[in-house]
Amino acid sequence: MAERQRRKPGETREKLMSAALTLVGKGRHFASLGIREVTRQAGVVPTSFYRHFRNMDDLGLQLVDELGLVLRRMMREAREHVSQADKLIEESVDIFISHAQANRSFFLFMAQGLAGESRAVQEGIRSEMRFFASELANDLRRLRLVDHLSDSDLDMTCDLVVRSVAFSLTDLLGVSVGDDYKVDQIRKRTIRFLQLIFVGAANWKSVSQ
Amino acid sequence: MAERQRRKPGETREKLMSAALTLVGKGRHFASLGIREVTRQAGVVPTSFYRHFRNMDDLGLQLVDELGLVLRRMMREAREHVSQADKLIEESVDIFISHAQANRSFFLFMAQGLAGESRAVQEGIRSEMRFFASELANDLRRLRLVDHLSDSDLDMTCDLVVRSVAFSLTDLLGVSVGDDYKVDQIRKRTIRFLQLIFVGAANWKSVSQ
DNA sequence: TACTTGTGTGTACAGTTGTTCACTAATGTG
DNA sequence: CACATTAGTGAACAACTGTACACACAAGTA
Repeated sequence: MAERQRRKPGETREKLMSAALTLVGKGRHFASLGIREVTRQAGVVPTSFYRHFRNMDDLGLQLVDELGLVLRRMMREAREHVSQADKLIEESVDIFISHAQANRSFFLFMAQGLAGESRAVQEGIRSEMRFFASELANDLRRLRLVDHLSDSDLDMTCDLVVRSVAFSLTDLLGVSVGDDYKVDQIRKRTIRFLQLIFVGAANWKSVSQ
Repeated sequence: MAERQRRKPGETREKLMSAALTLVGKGRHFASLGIREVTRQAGVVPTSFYRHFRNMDDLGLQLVDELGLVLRRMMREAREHVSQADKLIEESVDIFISHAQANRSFFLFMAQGLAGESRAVQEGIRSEMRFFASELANDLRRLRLVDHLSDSDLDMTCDLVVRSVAFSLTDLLGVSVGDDYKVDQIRKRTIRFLQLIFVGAANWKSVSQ
């Protein structure tokens, strides 16, 4: 068949993965997707699925890997944009929001996976978040913004930051893409959360045990 | 049929709802449950489902209502146990953890619903969390622990507290019930999160605009 | 060249799904 | 009492599900 020769190897795999993401982007929950549904969306025969994945959980795991790439890209951009320390929070939140909007389905998948059906996917996403938090801790150390904090306290702070942002994510994904007013509300709220956390971190030792 | 006369009216409705919760408790995601599956688990014929719910989303919405009751019960107990202000965080977290364990399936359902398939369920859970946060704000006001905060800043603080606890919830639900060590880790971490937030709140005005 | 491997296709099948329908018994109301 | 309403049952059905199998072609390797 003429169509087949044109196809590069591995193309179907990506079609299947992005088909799943598309369905998630349309409001479906990943846990409720079926193999046939995904292959249909991908424009591929059901049997093809098994050439690349053993089941839907497997596909989910491979999506987590790609999610890692998306997060790393976001992190790199945030690092490049760090101009003054006093605008650090605002700028980072802005970058986060723009990435979340640009990769809406990916982040939807992430939010779903946190309480998802597959324990492995759940653990994968959690591990991505831990990595993100530890990178954040490194950056803050390097910028010498948190010299008074112990490693363990810094880890905790960054963990809380990442969790708060992740939760804002679910807010953000709930609003329709064009609703700039609500997006700005979420943006401001997230910034305030982070400011509050960092005020807490700045005054931490004085109170803790 | 002899069995039927013994049944009180409305019993099937509750059997269906707790059947769905049971399946969620077994690791299934609510979004992936089917009507037949739930009725099978409930020991009821599939047609009975339609006597009480129009579809699975409807059942989910009614579960959210019951979830509200669970949360209110938890809140009441927390209020009754408030002894000294300095142990307030620890005690509240303990009560939260014990309720989360006692109503595991309910809280699993809540964690799933936050990024779930049904927009209505999502909004319902979010609204329960807002209510929880506003009650917390009231309590803190009444205890005169946050006199220096504006209403809006207090709201934000309580919102952040509730979110952090909700996120800890997903940690907690991930560990097996008997793993006391991990539970205690989560407990300590959650307490530190809240302490950090309240340190931030206590020093808030000095930094914010 | 011949052969293996990887990837895609079509057909097939048994099991499951949501939903409709007609039937029956218990409960509430006059 | 008669009668309407509610809550349960079982059989049926078309649509869809995951998965197995045999086959076809392209690319790589000897």
